[in-house]
Amino acid sequence: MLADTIAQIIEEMLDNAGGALELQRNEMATRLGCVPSQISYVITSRFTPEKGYIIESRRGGGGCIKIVRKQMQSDEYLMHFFYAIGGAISEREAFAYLNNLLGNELISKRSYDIIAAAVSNSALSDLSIEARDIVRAKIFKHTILALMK
Amino acid sequence: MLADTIAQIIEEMLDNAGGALELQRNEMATRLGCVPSQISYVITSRFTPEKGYIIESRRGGGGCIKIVRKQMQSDEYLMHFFYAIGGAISEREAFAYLNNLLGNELISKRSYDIIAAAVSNSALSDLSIEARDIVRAKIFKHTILALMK
DNA sequence: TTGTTTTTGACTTTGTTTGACTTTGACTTT
DNA sequence: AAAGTCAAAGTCAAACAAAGTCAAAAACAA
Repeated sequence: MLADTIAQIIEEMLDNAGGALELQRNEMATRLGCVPSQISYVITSRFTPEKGYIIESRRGGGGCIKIVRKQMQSDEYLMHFFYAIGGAISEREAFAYLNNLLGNELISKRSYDIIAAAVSNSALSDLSIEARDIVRAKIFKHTILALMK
Repeated sequence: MLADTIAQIIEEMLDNAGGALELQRNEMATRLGCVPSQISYVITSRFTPEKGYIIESRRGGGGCIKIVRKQMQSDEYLMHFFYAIGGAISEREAFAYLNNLLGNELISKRSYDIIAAAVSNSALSDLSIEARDIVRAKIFKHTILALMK
């Protein structure tokens, strides 16, 4: 399957590049003889933050897509939280997790304050209660991945 | 890419000049082998007030462009951002602000990473495009307040 | 079958480069 | 002083170069 092949190629490129690389979508697409959006598809379906990748990109002339692999060996505790969060989380639970992280000295007070602010009900007050917990979970997960950077 | 190269050259010139400099557009353009309006483009796209630069210029014979890197007191600066964010903000704008904060050493790379993760489109992908910018603004503001704690 | 994943391509948005034309200011000439 | 000249910088839009989005169609898995 094309998508898997491309994913594999990107993995190899990441290996050779030591875990971080910049690629040009159009260039790669012509090289592999596929349509450019196929590259986008592979990246959004296989190289997600959930799977430990960080993606950045730039459009326009000289644009590119940057892929960074986060290897998690020393971050198992954080990964544990990451998975524990699930698809939705209440403010109370989130704060409990945060306190745990702080208590175990896995994050600084400053990081704690920032994340607490970002996932607070107050910051998410424009959303309905149910939406809040879902968005909160996603934000929380993303910040935890950022901690592992 | 030309624009990035020129921006980098100007940054270096600013470093060497201690944060403020005057350059001649035409002179610089011929020196770098580009069209003069390219210099204008770089300045208007990269050295914006939002990113912490002040631009002045004089036309006519002996005219020039003056670029100044400005720095403020941290809380004042943070408050400035706080108000500048408004009720909605795009991911691109938010990252521009963050880069400014990082560039001026008002936040650490770690804080940067956390906030960037929290306000990224990726973290807010469950929301509609319009909702995203609104929620992002609120989260961003809350994290900025946390920074001032 | 039915639901999910993959493939494709048309269309959109963002960013860059270039050049023609305009405006402004300093200096020179009348 | 007024007018003219020339050397800047400013403006703007067209052409070009990416990446993003979305939905239809195809392929696949249960």
